[in-house]
Amino acid sequence: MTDGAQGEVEVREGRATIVDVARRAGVSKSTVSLVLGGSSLVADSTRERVADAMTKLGYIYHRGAATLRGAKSGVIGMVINDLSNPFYVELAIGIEQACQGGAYIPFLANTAENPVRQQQVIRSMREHGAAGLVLAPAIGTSASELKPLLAGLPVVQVMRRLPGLKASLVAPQNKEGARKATVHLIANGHKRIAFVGGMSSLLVRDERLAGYRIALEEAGIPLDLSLVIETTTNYSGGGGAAPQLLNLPEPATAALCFNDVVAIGLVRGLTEAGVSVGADFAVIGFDDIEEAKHTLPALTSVVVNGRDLGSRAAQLLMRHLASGDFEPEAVLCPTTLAIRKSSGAPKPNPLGGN
Amino acid sequence: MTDGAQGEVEVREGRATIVDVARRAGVSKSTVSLVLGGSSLVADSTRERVADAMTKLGYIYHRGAATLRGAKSGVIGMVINDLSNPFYVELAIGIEQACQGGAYIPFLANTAENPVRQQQVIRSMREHGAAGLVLAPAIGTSASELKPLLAGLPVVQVMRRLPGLKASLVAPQNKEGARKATVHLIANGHKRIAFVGGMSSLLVRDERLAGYRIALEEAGIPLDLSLVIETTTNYSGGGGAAPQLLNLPEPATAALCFNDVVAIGLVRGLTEAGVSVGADFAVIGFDDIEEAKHTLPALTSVVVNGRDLGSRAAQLLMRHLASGDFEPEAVLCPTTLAIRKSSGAPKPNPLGGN
DNA sequence: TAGCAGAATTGGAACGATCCAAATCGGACG
DNA sequence: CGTCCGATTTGGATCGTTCCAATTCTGCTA
Repeated sequence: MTDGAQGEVEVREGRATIVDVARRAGVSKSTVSLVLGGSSLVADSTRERVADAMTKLGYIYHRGAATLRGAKSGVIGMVINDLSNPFYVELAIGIEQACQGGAYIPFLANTAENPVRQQQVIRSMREHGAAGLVLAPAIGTSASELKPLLAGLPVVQVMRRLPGLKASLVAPQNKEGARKATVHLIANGHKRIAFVGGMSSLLVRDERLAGYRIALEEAGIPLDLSLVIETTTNYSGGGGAAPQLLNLPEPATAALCFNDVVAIGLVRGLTEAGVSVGADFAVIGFDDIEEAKHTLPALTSVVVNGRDLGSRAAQLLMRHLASGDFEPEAVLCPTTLAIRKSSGAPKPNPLGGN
Repeated sequence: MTDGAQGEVEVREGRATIVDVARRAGVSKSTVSLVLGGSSLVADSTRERVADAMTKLGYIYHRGAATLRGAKSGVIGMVINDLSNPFYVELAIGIEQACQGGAYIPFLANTAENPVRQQQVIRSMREHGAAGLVLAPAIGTSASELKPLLAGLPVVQVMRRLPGLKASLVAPQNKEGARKATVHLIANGHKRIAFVGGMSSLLVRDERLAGYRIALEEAGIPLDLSLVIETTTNYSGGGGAAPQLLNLPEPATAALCFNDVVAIGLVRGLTEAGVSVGADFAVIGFDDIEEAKHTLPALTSVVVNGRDLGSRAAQLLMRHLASGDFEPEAVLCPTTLAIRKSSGAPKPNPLGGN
């Protein structure tokens, strides 16, 4: 009378195991294991009986036990530096999309630009047997602190590169993108062009800044360091830069921003100061996040396409995993310029001096 | 001569195990296990020797093996319906923050409003031994399809409630929030107030819509269904609604939107149609995402505080985990109204009609 | 110096899966 | 009717950890 097994789904004590399923289906655990593996060896009738027992018992596969015997976990980790930046969200979504239908499920962890948390998170992912990592490193990460943690694991870095780390990289052509944007501003008649946002510790900023400098140089415009402003990489960083740009002895008339979030902040700051962006002042962002198309005025931006970048990174990682060849590879994606209202030409100087 | 062990970090074949560490430190695997568990039983000198061996070998804990013996995985899963909506990103960040320093590390998975993917993702998290789940269900999820997957697992739903699922809930007071917002519009003199965005299948929309209706009713304004517009829940949904609102025989002068993203899209649509939002037309959003403060004009919005919500959800889950008591609990968070420029009063009617 | 208590350490025996070699089954064939 | 063969099925042994009971150490006391 203890075992009136005939009801619907019955969840016994704790988790049902492969052995419980086997008992219920009247086969051995080995057979159940074969069914789980989708083997063609088992007879259809048996397979059915086993599948039945599994749903009846609410069986859940125990991957931990499986990895113990060498099975792969089917998980890849996405370790992302800053999810409050929409661009990195796009990136994460791109990674996920590339994993759709594939053999891997991606788990995401946000490090919030905190290297300590990054360590924790990577460690935890390894402990759970992640097969590989897509890593957008936090600011201030050093390759040496990550090396022991990453030993033997295939890793693809996105956006940011850690010098000294032997791992693949997927990144946009930052320098060329910044150059194109600056050229556009110059072509629109601007001479006092600022570069706003980012911290000097960011390699990516160096690259974008380099493109900016090259464009100025090509146009014969001398670099004025008072036009290069470091800020935090968020809305308020951009907002704070507005007065600085306007209060210069010779004020700026245009700005290339480190990214879109900074640019949007700057647009707001300028507008509040009474400057009409797109008419009196040109602003260009970087990344072209979804939001850029919906601001007022719509934001001109260097198109990086985070989804595409993420997707490529995931594909590269899966290629590494499939081939077992972890030899680093670098993919640099070309950028384009999406020209919208925010980068309009400056008003012709009413005094006539060009 | 085979084993010249004296170098730096040496990574032998595959993953180092507890036994390798034990051998290297000259102790038994049991002792290493004790060290891992932070037991006070082992002598300090031994602990040190073991720790040393671990770093030297690049040892990585194998959680799979541990959970096999009943240890908890230390992971909680965040299953989020739509990361391309900044509000849910805020929510996720709030969950993460609550886990900081705690015993759990959160892993995030985005279901992109796809119930099938949601199943996969939840299954995968269970297979990996997630201790609990924070779940923001995808549109179209039915409780019955999730029930067997969730059996025995503590779950906290956020934002959306699945009728019939026995699980805790953390959500904002949608009805009251929408009511307050609508009252504000009415107080500013509006009579033709629209409700824009969301699909009728969303319970949350029903709640917000209910608040809107109550406010109208209280003010004696008859409900006009041509002012209630369903859209996709993204920027373009809001944009598309603009002409519909303006082309009515008796056009709307204000709109409460289902969420901020829709509202921002609507503002853009209205502006492009030549309407001055904040002067000729009032728009209120819902959620108060970071971006709302930085749009032009700044967006009036019902403050939901996603971080707080996420944080509460995580705390509730951890309380469930700590106590072992999974009895469902509902937390409804009050909302406030952040009044900004977008909801200015309508211009007095030049024709003098009230 | 034997005995003893407490501190520190240590051998299994699990846990739930996989996988290999071996066993069983069911016809078909000579 | 005995064999053989392909198709199925099945016992271990094993993976890396935890945990319990048992053992060894180390001083110290009587």
